[in-house]
Amino acid sequence: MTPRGQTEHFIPVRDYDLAATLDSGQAFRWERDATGTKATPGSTERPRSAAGRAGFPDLSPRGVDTAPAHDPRFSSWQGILAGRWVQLTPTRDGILARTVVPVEEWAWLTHYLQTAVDLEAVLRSFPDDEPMRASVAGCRGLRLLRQEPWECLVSFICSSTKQIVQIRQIVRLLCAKFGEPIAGPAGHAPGHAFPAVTRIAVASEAELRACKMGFRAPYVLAAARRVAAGALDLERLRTCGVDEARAALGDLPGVGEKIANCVLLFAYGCQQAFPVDVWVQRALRELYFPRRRPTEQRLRRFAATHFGENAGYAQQYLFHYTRVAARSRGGGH
DNA sequence: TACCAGGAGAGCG
DNA sequence: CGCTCTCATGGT
Repeated sequence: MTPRGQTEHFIPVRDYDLAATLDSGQAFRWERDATGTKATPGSTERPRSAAGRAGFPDLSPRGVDTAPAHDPRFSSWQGILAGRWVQLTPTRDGILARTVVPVEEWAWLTHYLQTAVDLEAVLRSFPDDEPMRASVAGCRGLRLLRQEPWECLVSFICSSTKQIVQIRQIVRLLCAKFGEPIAGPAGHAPGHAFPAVTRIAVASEAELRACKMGFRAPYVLAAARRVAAGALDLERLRTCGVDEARAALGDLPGVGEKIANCVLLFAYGCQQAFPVDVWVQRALRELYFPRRRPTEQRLRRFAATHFGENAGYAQQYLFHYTRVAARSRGGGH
């Protein structure tokens, strides 16, 4: 007889900033829990099951809550992963996961969150210079996720010349229109899985444009058709070697060097992939070449040799650090 | 209003 | 290689 499965699972992990990780522009589907549900840092014990406003049990025992009110680091997140509705709540010693449907094994989640990665070892591999020291100090606990290649590919095809809020909107519309419905918590509207390749492959360009992705629609359609037809095997790219995977991704219309690197890094775990977007470019210029005017290619050459075996991780720290700094300085973003 | 957004592709010299 | 233009759409 198999175990019944649980709707709760505690993942022990230190130095994991869930908010920074889920909201740093690598994945676009996570929503901060609107209830303001907070875990009690310093307690990992199971809370009683008073119903939270999102339909999940409320994690914060009222009156014993030591977390600063509305501290974004302690808020819960919900999303849909591997066809399951899941809520994640940070605690002092790890991450508490809750699902709606009982689950027997949780590798799908721990693999996605990459909680087994030795973050200290990654940080030690960074170059010992002032920009990296500042970025690491400013982004304690920032991690890289390991996403599904198809979702990652489509998301980043839609990312070109779009702000993160807009990418999120495009992906949300895409899922609502083409994704399989997923049961949510009681009293909550059902969510949607990320659309299957086969579903997008039979969509029309006009339907995709209705998701506000504009000129990216034919790119998404071409990717879906190529994968559905078997001309591109996203699973095989997991094991075929970086250069071949990079070439296969770059062969898709709408996928250049930057987006290919995003998919290599965020989905295939190629830690040396180093996506250079406008933010990273800005960071490299300001932090490493303050009063010169290096060309973009010069910057990419520098990046390729300077950041070491975990260059992709370093890139995410630079990206998040400069983005947060810009956000606190000049209003928006 | 003008400018910009986690770019890419095509045309041109 | 480097430059420029276009693509679609929303936010500041």
